[in-house]
Amino acid sequence: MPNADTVVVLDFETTGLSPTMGDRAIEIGAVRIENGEITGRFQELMNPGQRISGFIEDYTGITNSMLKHAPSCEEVMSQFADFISGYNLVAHNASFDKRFLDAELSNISRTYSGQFACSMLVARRIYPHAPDHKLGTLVRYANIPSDGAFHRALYDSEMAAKLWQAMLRTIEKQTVLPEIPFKLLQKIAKTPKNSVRALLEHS
DNA sequence: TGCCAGGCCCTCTTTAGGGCCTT
Repeated sequence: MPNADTVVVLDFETTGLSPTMGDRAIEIGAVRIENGEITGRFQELMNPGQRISGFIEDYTGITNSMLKHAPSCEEVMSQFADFISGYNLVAHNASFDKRFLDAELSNISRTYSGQFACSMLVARRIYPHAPDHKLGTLVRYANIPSDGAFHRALYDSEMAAKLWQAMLRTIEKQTVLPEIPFKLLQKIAKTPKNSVRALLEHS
């Protein structure tokens, strides 16, 4: 059985910001972290059945010609549903990725059992003095080595995973807990900024 | 780099508005 505190850190590239406005996923990237080690990776382009805008081509480097012969969203998301089965999930600004995960899995009548935690909400509390809380800024702020090639799904999920692990190490120094439970991370994300220290001291 | 949406957060708030973050 998977450990409840094993997580899959995931990132979608999409045609836009809102599945309710007709936007679709075009790439999914994810890494599985078990006992602090990356033990699995997933990356696939997928054909959304619509042309992507010039803005998205420029933003991601993913072109219409790259997607032309990619497998369908349905095929890729079916494999991805298997990859995340039984694991809790992490994403940077998780509400965005959760909307696309829910929409794409709903299209193929699949579900998932894991819960989401958001690395951006945790970072706002653990790194309150960062210049901002964009993924790229936080990676630099936490001194995580990076070649700067953001906005591809696997790369961003790897960077978010390293940020997640860096925040876990920071939190560990502020508690007496030998390991930081996933539920505590979810709780940190929902705790008012000025109450986080007290929460950790009493955990 | 922007627009589109939505959830969270802050404040000159709660009968609200606007910034952040994701593509």
